Amino acid sequence: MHLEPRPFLTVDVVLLTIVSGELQLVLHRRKEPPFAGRVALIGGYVHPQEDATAAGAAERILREKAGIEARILDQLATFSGPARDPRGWSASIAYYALTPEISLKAAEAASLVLAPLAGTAALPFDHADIIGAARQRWRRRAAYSTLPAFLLAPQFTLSELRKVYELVLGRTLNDSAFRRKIDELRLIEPVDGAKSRNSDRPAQLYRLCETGVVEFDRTI
Amino acid sequence: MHLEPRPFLTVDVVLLTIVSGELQLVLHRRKEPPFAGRVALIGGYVHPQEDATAAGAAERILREKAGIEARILDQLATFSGPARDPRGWSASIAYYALTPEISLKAAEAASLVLAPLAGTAALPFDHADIIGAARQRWRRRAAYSTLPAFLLAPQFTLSELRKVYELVLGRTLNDSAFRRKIDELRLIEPVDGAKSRNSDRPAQLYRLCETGVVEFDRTI
DNA sequence: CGAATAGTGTCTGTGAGACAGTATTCT
DNA sequence: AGAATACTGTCTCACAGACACTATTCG
Repeated sequence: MHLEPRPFLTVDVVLLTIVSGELQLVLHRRKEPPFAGRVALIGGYVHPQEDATAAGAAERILREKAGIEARILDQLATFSGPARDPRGWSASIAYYALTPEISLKAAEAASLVLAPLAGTAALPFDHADIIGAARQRWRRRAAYSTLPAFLLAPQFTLSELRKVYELVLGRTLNDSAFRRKIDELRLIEPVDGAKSRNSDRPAQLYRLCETGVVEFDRTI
Repeated sequence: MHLEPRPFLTVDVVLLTIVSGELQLVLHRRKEPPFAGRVALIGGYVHPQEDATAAGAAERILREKAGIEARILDQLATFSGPARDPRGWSASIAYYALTPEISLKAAEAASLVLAPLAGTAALPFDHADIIGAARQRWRRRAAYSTLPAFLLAPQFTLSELRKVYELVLGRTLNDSAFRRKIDELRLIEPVDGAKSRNSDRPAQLYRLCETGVVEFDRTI
């Protein structure tokens, strides 16, 4: 019954970060065929001997190929079929990952390439589809969870938090309503005595109450 | 580089239906090892020669093992690892599927077994985890989409629709608020001249405006 | 007739947008 | 001083729950 060749199994990571106030995808330039030299999602084979799960493989590959430990790594969906990879029938388990701003020179050293999330660059495999799915999932989930906060450093001001939500949701939010909702949802707590001095006037720093993503019922 | 054995790839389907007013999982009794004779999710190998995608494999397996064409078949998540299946390192792409009430005798003929979704029967593999994930996803998505309607026949009354939402959400809904919201969202349209006579008083029959699932912003 | 379900109208509380207005610090 | 950002208070509208009320059909 199992004479047919098994499909091969990979993982691909849609890694997002913020660079100079814009949502950016972190891609990398492939070193090996197929599509050597092309820019693509960070991805690779699942190694059964080495990886405890597919998520473990994604973590390993992020570390090996980008030198990054993402703050969030969640499964998105699995893409499969005979045509998506020239090597044959394959399945790729796609993840999305979030990391706070990374240094540009570290990125270049690791052959990483930044691209605006909104852009539709020509990518190999079905990576454009994967990114499209990530964008959709990401936008919807961002509206009712603390996901966007993981694009910030662990301590942040309310303005920074609002701006990252605005960026992700693609619309402006009412400042006072935002403060009110965040307050009522009890998602964040002030860091005693810590003030940010990055803007005109010092602002209270906050941190998330929970270390993981929290989903809530209302929308932000 | 590829001397390691490839993981093997399966699909598993969490098939839901309604039987006598209760949400029921449709499981089946396995005929082959591992776990022959045990009740488990409907699932099987992806056949690269035969299946265009993993979703196609899930459709085929639903047809072959349950004789069912589901009205909804959506990907849930992929479960992987060395221990979830005694045959070795595996990945299973899990789907959830919805079908309106099925006849009990057809179910028995196909070795199908019904089990309440809420129950926690001892299942082989990691099928309990998969069902848990399905229940969670399903509940959340049901609150802001037309998903529950696909547990009904194509034509249904407003009461039936409300009751299926109540079943899925696990709480009662206010009848008048429900009518108002459904009306404003323009999700369904009346079927001219069609009246259901299943209850004390004839009721207007409706159908979905869209053939697929529609997601909306507000919650039901 | 009485029970049961279908369907409508209205009151009310709450959440969220809009926006004015105050406070604090920087240049 | 003036600009810019942080933060607060209030008004108002819209949505959702509650509930009363009418309508229609069945036993």
